[in-house]
Amino acid sequence: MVESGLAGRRKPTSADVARAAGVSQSTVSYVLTGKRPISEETRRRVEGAIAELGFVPNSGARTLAGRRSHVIGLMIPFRAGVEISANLAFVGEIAAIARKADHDVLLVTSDEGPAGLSRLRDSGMCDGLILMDVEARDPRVEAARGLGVPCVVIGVPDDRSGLSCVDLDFEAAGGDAVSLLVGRGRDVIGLVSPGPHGERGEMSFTRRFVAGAEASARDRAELVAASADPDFGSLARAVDSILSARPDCRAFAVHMSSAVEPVLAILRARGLEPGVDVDVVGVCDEDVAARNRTALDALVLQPERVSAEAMDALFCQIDGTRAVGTRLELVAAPVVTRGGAALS
Amino acid sequence: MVESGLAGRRKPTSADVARAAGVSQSTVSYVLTGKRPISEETRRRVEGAIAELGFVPNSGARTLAGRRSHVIGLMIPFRAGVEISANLAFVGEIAAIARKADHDVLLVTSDEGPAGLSRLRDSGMCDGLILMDVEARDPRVEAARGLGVPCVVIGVPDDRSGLSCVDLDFEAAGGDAVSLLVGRGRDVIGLVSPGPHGERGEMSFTRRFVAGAEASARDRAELVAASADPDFGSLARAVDSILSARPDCRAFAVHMSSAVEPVLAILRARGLEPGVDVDVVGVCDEDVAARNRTALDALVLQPERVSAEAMDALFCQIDGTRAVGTRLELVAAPVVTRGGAALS
DNA sequence: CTGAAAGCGCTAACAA
DNA sequence: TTGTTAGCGCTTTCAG
Repeated sequence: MVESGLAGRRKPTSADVARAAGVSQSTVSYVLTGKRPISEETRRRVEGAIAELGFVPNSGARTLAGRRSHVIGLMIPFRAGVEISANLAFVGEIAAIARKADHDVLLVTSDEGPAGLSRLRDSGMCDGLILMDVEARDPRVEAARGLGVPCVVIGVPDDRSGLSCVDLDFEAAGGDAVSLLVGRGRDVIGLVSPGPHGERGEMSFTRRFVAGAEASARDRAELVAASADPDFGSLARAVDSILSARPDCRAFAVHMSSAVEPVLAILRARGLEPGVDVDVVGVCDEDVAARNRTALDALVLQPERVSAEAMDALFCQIDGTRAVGTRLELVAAPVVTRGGAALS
Repeated sequence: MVESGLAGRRKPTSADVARAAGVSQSTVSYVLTGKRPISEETRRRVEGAIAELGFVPNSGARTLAGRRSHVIGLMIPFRAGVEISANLAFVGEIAAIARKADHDVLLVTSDEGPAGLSRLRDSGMCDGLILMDVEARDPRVEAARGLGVPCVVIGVPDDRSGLSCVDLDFEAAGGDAVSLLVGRGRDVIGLVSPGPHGERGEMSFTRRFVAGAEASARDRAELVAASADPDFGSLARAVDSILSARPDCRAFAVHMSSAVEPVLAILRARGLEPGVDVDVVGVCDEDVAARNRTALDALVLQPERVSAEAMDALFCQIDGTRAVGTRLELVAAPVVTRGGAALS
């Protein structure tokens, strides 16, 4: 650890470590990788020398010789409209998990498109890829299929064949939201969800949420749906359109973290106190749920769990534990009711 | 480009390209790097072969031999409370700029701390570092100083010595906000800004915004400040505390993109129509400013410009165009008034 | 203007 | 349990 003696010292290499420890250079490598048994005594000496010299293996050399970069490529659409900020939670967790497994994360924007994916593959920069925020019909998905490299997709594209997909289970969430409101005695339910965003096909998660809600509502409740952008004006219009279609609507399911608090405010402004006059269930992250506990039931989104599943699936592919193949993993959103207790 | 013939083909190397083009392997390298003159004829042949074979240089080898990774390390605090989502705009732009300069971006979380910085340096994974979202007193800053590697910080720490810092000019924004409201005939101004977030010292940008506002208000207006978290309840309390301190307050400066629309809604709920009864100036991003043009004056934050400045500074350090040294670059937020015209 | 050849610092056979 | 050695695919002198 100590930066000893002489000035202008170059970075120590594994050869320096070997010399200091009085072993061969390959032994140093084996101590590092653990790919063959090392005597306790030798290991101690090597590890001592490593600490002594502050040795950090050179990543380029490791990659070149080992044909493994220990890097995960993460492709994110920065342009996309709604809920990009929701992506941050995924990203942070992915980075954390990667580090725990001695990997790093390389960031690429979706602007690079399919070509970006091939570039990453061919340059040998990444051992595997995660595509975030994949929509119903996504050009990146075409490229990902048969890219011939470990790859996991976050989101549910229409055609998942040959792909490993992970996402939050919005369909179940839609069902749970309706059940919760029906359970509170409501039979007219307003649905506020993110508007379709054009370019990349309808937002798959909106469609799934609505489908789940509809299936669950059948025979039990009437659904009035409206979609909105996450700004106040758009949300107000959505709420108003629901209330004008069914003025007796006293139950709302709001699908979008950033929309929940505005909708609560909008309802109050219409003279409807959430938790008293109207029942509101938010499909949102923990923070939003927590600070509105008295007004809100919630289906708590846990993006960290999605990240964990995705990384797990990816690592399985990388070290061949599991073959690549069509695969779908959906992470449920636990129900938290106004009392604060989890129901599910 | 075409994946020709034989099955099980390994990735083409520069040697394959050389063979196909009938030149030496070093010539291929020189065509790629442009580090020495190449005859038109030779260049054509080599580039043809590259396209033909779909050759992509192996990044590990390039890094090892060239002692340049062509990767920029980006350290982000994912835990941080407020306005993390604001970071996304910076990140997307950084990634885009990096690509244009044939670089990639490696993501690390601030959880790795100072040790993470040394790791990146010693592993040779990055040619330079950008630390995002740096606060007044930030442990990463200590480590960054004298890391001996090109490094740029986004944010303004208390002690900037030896550091290259870039940020939005919140101090000027505070001043401009006050001037704008004074110009609209107001002399009591409510300031709503992000609350201090404890751990890492007061949020430097809040302090700077308030300082700028105070300097600008001197003799011209009275300031009533309140800080808030970005949720509706906290913002409502902040607005109410201002209104109860000065019930005649009819001017508000709101510093935080995610707070602007809630504050507009809160004011309306208090019977004060923004743009009519009260003047509101938001320090916010373009989207928020645009969709509230009729109710709001705005100081439009341009994180992309900060990213551009930061990358520029970093590349200067990397290729030695500019020495490392204390340096501060502040990016102004242009004024957009209700008419839609930029004043600044 | 171009080629030949020596590494960059590691991993992983192969050999003991 | 350890050492020896041959590369990994580039960049970059040094020669021509």
